[in-house]
Amino acid sequence: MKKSVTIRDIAREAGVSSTTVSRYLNQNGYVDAQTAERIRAVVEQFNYRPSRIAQSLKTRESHNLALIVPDIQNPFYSSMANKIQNLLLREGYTATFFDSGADFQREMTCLGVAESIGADGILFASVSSRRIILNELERIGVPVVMINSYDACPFDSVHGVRSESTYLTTRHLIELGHREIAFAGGTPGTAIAQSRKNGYLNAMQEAGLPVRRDYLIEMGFDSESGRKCGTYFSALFQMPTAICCANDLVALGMLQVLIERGFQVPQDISITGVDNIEYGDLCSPPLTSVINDSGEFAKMAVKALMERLRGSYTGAPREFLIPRRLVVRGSTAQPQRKEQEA
Amino acid sequence: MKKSVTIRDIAREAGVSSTTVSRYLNQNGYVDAQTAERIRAVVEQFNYRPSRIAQSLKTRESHNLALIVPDIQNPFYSSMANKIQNLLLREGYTATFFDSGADFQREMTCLGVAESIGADGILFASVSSRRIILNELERIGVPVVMINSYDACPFDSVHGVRSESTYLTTRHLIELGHREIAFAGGTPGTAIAQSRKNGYLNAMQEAGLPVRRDYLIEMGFDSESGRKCGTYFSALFQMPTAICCANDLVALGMLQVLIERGFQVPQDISITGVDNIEYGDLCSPPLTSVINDSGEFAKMAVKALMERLRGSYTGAPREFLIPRRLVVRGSTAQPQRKEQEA
DNA sequence: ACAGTGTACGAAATCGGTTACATATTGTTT
DNA sequence: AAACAATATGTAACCGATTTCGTACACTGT
Repeated sequence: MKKSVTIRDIAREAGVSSTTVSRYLNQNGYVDAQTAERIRAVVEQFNYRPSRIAQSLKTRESHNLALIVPDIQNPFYSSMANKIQNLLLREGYTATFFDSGADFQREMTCLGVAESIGADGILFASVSSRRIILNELERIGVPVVMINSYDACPFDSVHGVRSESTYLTTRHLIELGHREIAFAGGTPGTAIAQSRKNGYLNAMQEAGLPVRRDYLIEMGFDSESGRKCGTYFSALFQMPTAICCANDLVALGMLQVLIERGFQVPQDISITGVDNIEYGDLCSPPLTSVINDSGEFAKMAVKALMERLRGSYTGAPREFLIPRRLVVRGSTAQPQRKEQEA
Repeated sequence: MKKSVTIRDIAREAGVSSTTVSRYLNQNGYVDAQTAERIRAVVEQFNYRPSRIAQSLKTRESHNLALIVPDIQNPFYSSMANKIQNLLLREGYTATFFDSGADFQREMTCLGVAESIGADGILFASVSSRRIILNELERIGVPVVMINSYDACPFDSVHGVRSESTYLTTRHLIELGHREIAFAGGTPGTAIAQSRKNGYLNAMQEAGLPVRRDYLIEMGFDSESGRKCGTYFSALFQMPTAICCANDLVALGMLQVLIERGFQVPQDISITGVDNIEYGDLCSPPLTSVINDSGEFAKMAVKALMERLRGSYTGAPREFLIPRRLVVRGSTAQPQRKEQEA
C-alpha cells in the first residue's frame, strides 16, 4: 500500500550508509559536521520519520505504555488520563488506552493485549486486584504501577492514604453534630470500595457512634448507583441525617434523587462525596468533598514508571501516598433532626 | 532485559518450522491436525503470544489507530473514547490516545507521533481544521475519519447536522416566548464553534429577532468559559432573558455564576446547553440540552474507518450525520421579564 | 504407468531499523 | 618515527514475525 521512506533511502540520497544516518539520528557515535548537515537536509526534504515499529523490534523497547482505567467517564480518571498522556508525550512515550469497565475479565483481556503489543510498562488502575491479575502482571514481566489499588502488591503503587477520604468526610459530618450517618459505597469486593468503607467505619467507631446495618449499602461508583442508594435511603422509615458517599458520582446521583423527592439539602440531609470533581462544584448545592488530585496521581505514577524503565530505581516496590484535603461546600450543614421529630 | 518467547522457540519445541507455526496461528495454508494439536499445546504451555511489533513490521499493519480528541475531560469525548476503544478491541485493534488540548500546535505534534508509531488510521476530533492539518493528514496517507469537524475535507467525517444543535435550543427558547436571547459560544475560530454560532443566528433570523452585539460572546468550550460569560452577562445593564450556550460545560459554568449571584433559573433567566452530558441532568435545575449521542458517533466513526482499512469501501469521502434531539428540562421556562421591569 | 491435484511442510528472504565489529584517516604523544 | 587515541564511516548480522517458492508425498483419473 503506502511505501514509507526508509533509513536506507535517506542514506542513499545523502551518499552515506544507513549506519551513519542512524548515528546522526540517535546522536551517538561520530558523524562529521558536513555529513550531518547533508543528512539533515535529506531528512527534512523527505519528511522522514524513523519507523517506531522497526526500532521497537530491534531495541526491544516500544516506547509505548498500556494505560488501563476502570471508567474513563469518571472525571477523576479522564483528568488523570489527560495528564498522564501529556507527561508521557514529553518523555517520548505514547499510551495505548484501555477502559476495563471495572470488569475482571476485561482487565485480563487488556493485559493480554498489552503484552502482545509489547507495552514497555503498565499504568493500571485496577479494581479487581485479584491474585490472578497480579500473577498475570508478573508473568508479563514489565514494570507496573498500580493506581488506587490498595492491596499489598509487588509493584509500585500510587494512591491516597488508605481510608482517609471517607474518614475525613465522615468526621466532618460528626463534627457538625450528625449521629445518624449512612454510607453509600462503591463496587463491593474492590479494594478501593473496601478502603472507603473502612474510612467511614473508622470515623464512626472513633466517635463511638453505632453503625446500623441498614445505613450501609454498597452498589457501584457511578451516578446510577447513587440514584439507587438515594431511592433506598429516602424510603427508609428512619432516614439518616447525613450520607457519606463513596465518591462524587454517587453523591451527585444521590443528590438528584433526594431533591427530586422534595428533600432539602443540606437542611434535611447532608451529603458528602470524594474526588472533588468539577461537576460537584457546579451543582447546587455544591458538594462537600475531598480533593483527590488527579494531576498528582498522574505525576507520581509516570515518575515511578519512568524510573523503573530507565533503571534509575530498581529497589523494592514503593508506595506513593497522595495527600488529600477536605473541601467543605454547601451540601453539608448541622443536623436539624430535633425539629422534624417534634 | 526480558527475553520473550518467539515463534522459533515454539517451532523448535513442537518439532516443526516457524513457517508451520505461523500457518497454524493465522489459519492459512495447510497444517496437519496432529501437528496443529502439538503446536497448540506448546503455545499454551509457553503462554506464547506473537509479537505484534514484528507482525507489524512485516505486514505493514500495526492494528493500532491514533485517537485524537480536544478534551478528554469533556464527557462527550470521554464517553466516545470509551465506546471507540470497546469497538476497536472487538476488531482486534488498539488505540493510542492523544489529548490535543484543542491546540493547533499539539494537534500537529500528535499527528507526527501518530505517523511514526505507524498508526493504520486516525480518528481525529480536530478543532483547528486548518489547511496545514489537512495537508499533513494527506501526506501521512492513512485513512482518516474526522469527528465534529464541519469543514469540507477530503476524508470521511462524522458529525451532527451542521448548526442544528443550537438552532434547536434557540428555537425552543423563542417558542417559549423569549426575545432577548444571548449566545455564549465556544473557542473562536474553530469549525464547531462557528457551526454552533450559526445555529443560534439562523434561529434568531428565522424568527425575525435582532441579534445584539453585546449578546454574543465567544470564549471556550469549558466550564471556566461559562463562568466568565456568566459574569459578563450578569453585569450587563440590560440582561437577556435567556442564554443559549455552545455546550453543556459552558452552560453549567454559567448556571453556577448566575445562581451564585442570586438569579433564579429559569424564573429570571433560562439557560440551554448542548451535548446532554450526564452532569447536566444531575444539577439543579437540570439542564435543557440537545442529545449528542456519543455512542452513535463512536459507532459510525469506527465503522467508516474499518471499511477504509479493509478496503471494503474506497469511494469518495462520506459524511455521516448523527441525528439530534432536544431534551427539555428545568433550566428553561417562559420569560417573566415584564414583571421584573415593572 | 503417468500426469495432475491437493495436502503438508521447510529454507530463506524480507520488513526498517540498530549495533558489534572492522577499516581508514588524522592528530597527538613518547 | 613508531605507537596510540580520536574521529568518521561502512559491512553485515539481527530483532520476530510473514511469505514466496520449492520439495515431497498421497490420491485420483485415464
